Amino acid sequence: MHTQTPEASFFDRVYEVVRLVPRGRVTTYGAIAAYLGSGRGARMVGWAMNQSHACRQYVPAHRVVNRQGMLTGKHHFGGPRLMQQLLEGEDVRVERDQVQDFKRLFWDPARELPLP
DNA sequence: TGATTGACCAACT
DNA sequence: CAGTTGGCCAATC
Repeated sequence: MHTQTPEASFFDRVYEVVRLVPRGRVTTYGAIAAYLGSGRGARMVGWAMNQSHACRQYVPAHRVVNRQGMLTGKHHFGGPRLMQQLLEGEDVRVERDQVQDFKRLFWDPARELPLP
């Protein structure tokens, strides 16, 4: 574990951070981008999640939402309902594609993790 | 190898 | 206050 080779791509770092999101908590694309480096665009994090299926390990992509706590990526799961069901399975309430109590459940890697 | 795309975000009109 | 635009940067066409 932590076999972070210097050749690790930006995507691999995104996956590693997402894996660290605790069960029942959520984070955002922008927060991950900011944690990895202020220059990286949040869109890249979204694109990384799109390719997350290529990652050998499990990536809880359903715990990543946009800045408003909205399930913008739900369409990229098995079905438009799967992302919400996965979150509700972790006691995260979702209504109209929005995470309820988002501010309270928000997990900021820059605040919860040591500096990279 | 240039142009396009994208599960975003902030600023601007 | 809602809709549009530009920027971020790697991957894909």
